Formats: sequence, C-alpha cells, structure tokens
Amino acid sequence: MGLESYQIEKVESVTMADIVERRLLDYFKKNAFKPGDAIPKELELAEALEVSRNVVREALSRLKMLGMIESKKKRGMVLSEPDIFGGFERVLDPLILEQQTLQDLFELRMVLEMGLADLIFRRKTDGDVAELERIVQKSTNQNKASFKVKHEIAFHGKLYAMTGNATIMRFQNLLLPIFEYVVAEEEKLHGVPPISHVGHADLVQIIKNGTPQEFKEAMRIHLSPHFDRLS
Amino acid sequence: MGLESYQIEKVESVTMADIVERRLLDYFKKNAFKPGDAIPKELELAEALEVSRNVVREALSRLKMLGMIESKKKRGMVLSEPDIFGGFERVLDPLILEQQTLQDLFELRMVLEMGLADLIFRRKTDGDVAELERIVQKSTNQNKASFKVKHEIAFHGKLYAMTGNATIMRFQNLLLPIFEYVVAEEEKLHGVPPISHVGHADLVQIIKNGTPQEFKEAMRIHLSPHFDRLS
DNA sequence: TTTGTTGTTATGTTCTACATAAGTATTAAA
DNA sequence: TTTAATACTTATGTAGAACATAACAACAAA
Repeated sequence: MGLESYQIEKVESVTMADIVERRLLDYFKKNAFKPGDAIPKELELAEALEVSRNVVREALSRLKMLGMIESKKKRGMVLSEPDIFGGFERVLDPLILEQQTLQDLFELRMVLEMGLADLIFRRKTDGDVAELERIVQKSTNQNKASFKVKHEIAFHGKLYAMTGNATIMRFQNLLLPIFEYVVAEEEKLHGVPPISHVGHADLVQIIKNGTPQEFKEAMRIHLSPHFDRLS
Repeated sequence: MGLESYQIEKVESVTMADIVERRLLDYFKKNAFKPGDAIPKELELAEALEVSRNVVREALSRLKMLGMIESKKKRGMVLSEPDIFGGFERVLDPLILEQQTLQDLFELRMVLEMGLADLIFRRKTDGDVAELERIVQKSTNQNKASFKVKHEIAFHGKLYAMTGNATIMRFQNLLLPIFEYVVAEEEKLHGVPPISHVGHADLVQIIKNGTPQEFKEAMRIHLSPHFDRLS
C-alpha cells in the first residue's frame, strides 16, 4: 500500500505574519472599516497581538501591496480602496503558471467575449461604431504580422471599452498577454489556424444594424478556430 | 480654473519594499524562473540590493502571500505556482470597494453566465444533466428565502462546474458574495424584481435537448430582471 | 543497514536605534 | 492680533544585531 493512502497532508508552516495578516483582515471586516478610516499604529497592533513590530510590518506590507492600506509618516495609516486586480496582475506570468491554468484563462477570455453582446448593444453609441469602422478600415491594407496583433488588440479592446465597464476592461487587458501566449504556443504545435468566416468588418456591421443574438452567433464563429482546438 | 486641470498627481511615497518587490518580480521574469527553482537567500538578496534584510523580508512576505514563493528553514526558498486569485480574494469586501466597482463585478458575473453556453454544450454529460434535474426537483417544494438562495447557488454553481474549467469555477465562487450583496442592495431600493419568464427548469430542458443559441437567449431572459436594472 | 548524535545553515522572530516626514506648540516679528 | 519662523513631538521607514528553530549533512554507534 502506498503512502498516499494515508492521506498525509504536508505541514505548511504558518508564520506569525500569516496569522497577523488574517487577523487584520478579520478585524477590518468585523468593525466595518471603510476607506478613509484610520487604523491603529504599528506599535499598538504589535502590543495588542503580542508580536514584534517587525511581524506586524510584514503583514501590513502585504496589505499595502494590494492597495488596501496607505501610510504616511507621522499621520499613521488609513484603509483605502484597494486595487482589485493588483495581486492578479503580479502573478500573471505565463512561465510560472501551470499549462492548465493558462488554458483556463484562455477560455475565460473567450467566455467573456461571447457574453459581451448584451452590454455592448445596450451601451453602444454612434461614435463607438464609427471608431470601430475606422479601426477595421486601417487594417485592410496592412499585412505584417506585428500589425495584425496590434489590430486585434485595438478591435477587441474597443469592444470591451464599449461595455462602459472599467473593471471588465481592466480584466481583459490583464488577460491579453496570456491569450497571446497561448495562441502562439498553439501555432507552434498545430500551425496557423484557418481564418474565420466572420471577420471584424462583419461584426461591426452587426453591431450597427443587427441584434445581440446575431452578434453572439457571429462572435462564436469568429472565435471558432480557437474554440475548436479546445480539448 | 480648478486644481484638477493641472493634473496634479499625488506623491505616493515609494518605499524600499516596493522597489525590492518590483526588482524581484523582474528578476524572476528576466531569468525565466519556473516553479521549483531555488531563489537566493535573504542575506544574499539584501547584500545584492544593498538594503537591510528587513526590507527584503517585507518584499518576500508579499510574494509569499500570493503563493509565489514558499520557504522552509534551512532549505531556503523556492518559486512556486501562485494562487492566481489569492490577492483578489482578500480584497473582495463589499464594504471597502466602491459602489461602481461592485456594480462592475455584478455585470461581470452576468457576462460570464451569458458566455458559458458553448463551453457547457461542448462538455456536458448525461450525469451533469441528471444532477441539474435533481437540483431543480428539490426546489419545487421549498419556499423559504434562505433555501432559494442556496438553490440559486447550487444551480448556477453546477452550470459553472460543467464548463470543466476550474479557474472559471473559482472565479465565479469569489464573485458570488458580491453578486448577492448587490442584489440585496437593489431589493432595498426597488423591491423584489419580477420573476423571470424563463426558470431553471426551462434552462435544463434546453441543455438537454436544445442548442447553444437557444440557451444563450434563454439565459438572457432568465437574467433580464437584473439586466433591466442596469443604468 | 539502520539509528542516534552533533554541527551547520537559512528562515523566523525579537529588540534597539536612528532617519525622516509631517503635524503641533512655541516664540519672535510685523 | 496676526503672521512667520522655530523647536518639539510622533509614527512610519530603514538598519543591524542577536537568538530561536527547523532541517539538512556528516559522522558515530548499534
């Protein structure tokens, strides 16, 4: 019988900084702290938690990284509106993420793109459509690979921008390098995917005169070369 | 003319820990570090960067929080597969996020839900459909509000699970409390939204016998009470 | 070969000291 | 009295030393 049958769980050493970090987060939630609220001084926290100031500073440093805490000399520290994707951004390195996670993120971006339709149609303006047409226009002449990538980013980026949702916009921008990395890896293995039957120009026409339903179907076809490669 | 026209940017004090954190991340990327690779000792880093061991430890502590680094006494530290949404999770407190961000995340979850169709149809199994039917069945009798919430979570959670995408699954689980919070806030303002014409039972039938296109439209109608309240 | 001992080493934790910026109070000048 | 310059105070930022602790390594004992 192998060792794994004993369900041995590896002992991950929990440090004081881990505990203090957890305690601080709980403390903020329990007391309904809001951005702008002052939080106790380092020495007070150290005393209350019965750890050294150093440990407290390590925990605080973590929350500062997330933008959750801001500190000024003499004034002390205040809770602040965190950068919601700050931690996510730091971790998004294709080299350190598992292949499966990269694949998952690739799919996630496609899922987003498919789901954008209703927001886009709800919030599109004539100006938006005009700019999309301008973007498509510029790409008809160019053929260089580097330009094509830029064009892809400009077009799909504009689609996200049209949702009027800054958070979704930011999220997709973070996902973009992962998407490109996975596409490049796929191309190494299976060659360049066939060009889709539905291009950007078609999508723009649908946004201009069509319906969300048509857009969803068109986007599905547009992305199908990628979709079809999923396991 | 207001001050804002001068584009005054607030001076955020950059600390040594901020710089060292940045340097470490760059260092890992530049040298193509992979999970499992050993990284220099604290003292070596401190010496190389010409800062105190304390500062190095603050920066390392941040990366440890993200799961990017693991350390063991004597053995030293190794790079490791980070928890991709670890930082995100810590920051997801409705009380400290801006109202607009909460709204954005609410929309993001709906966008996800709309976009799931193709993945679900591509990967559904008979067992999945059976379980969905079981979930719907159980809800027909119950009426209590608390049960309804649980049922919502079970049903939509199962939909995400059917995508076979652990990352998307995790993401939606993190988004869930935000979604519920926003729904609760909306109900305080505008009362309980009208029940949609398309219920869970209808969605299951479509998954069983219908097409992705039908599912997308059905999901749109199912979510429309929420959608219609968006600005 | 296995088990026990001893030393070594890198991280974990604490303590002290001082630098620095930014309020606060005090004093001097108008 | 009001204003400006001054010194004082305080909380964070940084540095350095010291010791605790876990885990590896090497050797000795069974």
